[in-house]
Amino acid sequence: MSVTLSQVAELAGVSSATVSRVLNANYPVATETRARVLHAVQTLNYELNAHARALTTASSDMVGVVVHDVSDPYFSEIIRGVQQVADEAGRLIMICNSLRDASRELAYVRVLRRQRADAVILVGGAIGDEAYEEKLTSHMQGLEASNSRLIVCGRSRAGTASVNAQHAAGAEALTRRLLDLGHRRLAFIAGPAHVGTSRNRFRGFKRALATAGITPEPTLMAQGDFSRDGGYEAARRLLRGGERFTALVGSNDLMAIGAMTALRESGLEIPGDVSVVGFDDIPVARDVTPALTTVRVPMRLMGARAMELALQSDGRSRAAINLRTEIVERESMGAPGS
Amino acid sequence: MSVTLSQVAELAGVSSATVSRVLNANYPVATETRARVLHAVQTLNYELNAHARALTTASSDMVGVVVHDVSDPYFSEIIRGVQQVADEAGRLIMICNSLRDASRELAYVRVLRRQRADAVILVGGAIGDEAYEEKLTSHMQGLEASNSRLIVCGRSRAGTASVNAQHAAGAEALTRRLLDLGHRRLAFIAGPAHVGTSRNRFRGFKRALATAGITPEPTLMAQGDFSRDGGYEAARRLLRGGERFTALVGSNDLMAIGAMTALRESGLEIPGDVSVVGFDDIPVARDVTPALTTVRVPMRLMGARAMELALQSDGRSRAAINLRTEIVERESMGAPGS
DNA sequence: TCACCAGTAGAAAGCGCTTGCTGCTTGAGG
DNA sequence: CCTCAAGCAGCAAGCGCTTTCTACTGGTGA
Repeated sequence: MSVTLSQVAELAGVSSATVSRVLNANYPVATETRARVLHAVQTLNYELNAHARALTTASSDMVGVVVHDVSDPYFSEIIRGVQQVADEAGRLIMICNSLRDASRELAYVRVLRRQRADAVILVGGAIGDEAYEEKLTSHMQGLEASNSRLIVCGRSRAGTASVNAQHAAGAEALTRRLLDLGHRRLAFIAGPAHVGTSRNRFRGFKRALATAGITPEPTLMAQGDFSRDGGYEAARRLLRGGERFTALVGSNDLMAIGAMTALRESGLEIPGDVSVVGFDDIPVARDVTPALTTVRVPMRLMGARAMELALQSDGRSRAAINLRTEIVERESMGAPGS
Repeated sequence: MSVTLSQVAELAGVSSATVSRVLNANYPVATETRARVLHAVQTLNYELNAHARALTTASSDMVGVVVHDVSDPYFSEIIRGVQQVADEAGRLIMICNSLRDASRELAYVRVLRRQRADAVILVGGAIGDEAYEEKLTSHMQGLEASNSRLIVCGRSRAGTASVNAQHAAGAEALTRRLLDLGHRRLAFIAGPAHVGTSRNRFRGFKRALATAGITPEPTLMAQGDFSRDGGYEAARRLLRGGERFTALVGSNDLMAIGAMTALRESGLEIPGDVSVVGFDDIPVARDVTPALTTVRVPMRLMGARAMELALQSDGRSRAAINLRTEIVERESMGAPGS
């Protein structure tokens, strides 16, 4: 159906080897011959077949990136970083959404193995149990056996090259900051329980409370799905619960922003009645009113670093890069009752 | 380097044809044989080579999606729609960022042709001149010659299957609404001049003014790059210009939101001093304060429709779907001086 | 004038799969 | 007991490229 190399060769009156050489520019071809070939390529509107090419060269110039959800700014920012480095290196990236489903994620990894991706980058917290981790290990070995590799980004994993940020430490520092301001009744909106990032941030929160000698109250804990609407609903549940709190910690910015809207709808002032803080520092965090205090995760940088690891041809490096997070104080946080 | 079919075959003591049949489950294979094969597959951690497969079957189960920028919510929402339909149909999607650069977009289309994508969906306004359109036409013909196809989404194009929204009409209706409220001095923040969507929205704005007998003043026009920061800077330029205006129309929500922050920093009240409206209705439009009045573009639906067109195997359909937009009134808009 | 080399082009052997066709076993029916 | 069909498995021919090796040409230096 498609035009093939040999059709081009025939039209140009040369062998297919010559056409291949013109197209790849890796072998001397006489100027006049080259011109004739290029003309034939034009005439037939020919385009190389990447599959046939990959079959002989055993490489695809493609890196697979599996994220939880491209429409979540956390991930789209990471993707930006990945892509920038990929572009510079002339690599294509193939982006897949797992929607936080472990089996879908594994399915995508399989497909990427089949496509002989030069590397696979798994972005976002781990989302499965031990069986899932085992399968991942098997895929990793399979990738490495074909001279490819697996990188994780936004999570850490034993024996796997990784780029991560300090989720627990960041949450702990931010919570401590709230405690220092005098807050004692802190609400928390956790992310999905099966997501590693979510658990780590919660851990940091609890650690700060423990250090301050405060026992986290179950009635002040809610859970969302890391989406804006999830945060909104979680906040409404907290409010309906009737418990008072002077600060609310969202385990990501998206949920914190949804929660702010819910609080405002209940007539609460931010930060006067309730301080609200988030996590990630997605771009829009500056634009909500009051601007959101949060923990900055260097998302683009994480993506860039992950891609750099993916491109390392030396192969077997198991670098575990851990990037610092940093508190960004904006107007949504204040002393209680201020 | 990788494990191959015949290695599996050898280990299982069968021919490679049999292994292929077990893996594709499209031909009767004795239960006992199948078990032996599957066991060998497990043992060797074998994964099919998609390239070799694509070479014989001449299809890739993959659809390419080229967007301007995944980190722009407009695009990531469209992608969500695309992916949902793709998932249901068992297709993989490969997402590429053109970053609004015509030559990069064309380069990605080429790569997708090489990969023998089942279809290529070009998302976002056109971003090039006639030479660009010509090249696109050539690619479209090339795709169709290989039984694939080109779909555009978020723009319209002669002779090409498309899914679009009413950019000009939406902008016109929204502007008319502002005029009806009594606004007479309207500022406008345009998007990049080389982006079709941007021009269309501007056209709608000017049409509404013209109908009301108002001449658009150049000093009230600014331009940004469709990003939040671009909107912020554009608004600052307008304010520095010293011209007064009671309403500001952003040609997308992201810029309108950036502009709101700039206005607020100048001590202006929204909508008291200035009404602000945007375009798209990205999810966060509800969460800024005041919530942003905007024109809702059915982004997910657009993506879904585009993918449906992509999957139509009958091929040569040139459907031009045009989806309605709708004004969503929120708190950022009011009568002047209210 | 001749041997040689630089510069080009072609022949052909795969790369790892799929699949049409052939062919071997069996068990059932005659 | 033979025939025949059903059920399985294997052979081998590609799919469209890349690349090694071979081969031809004309100029060059001896």
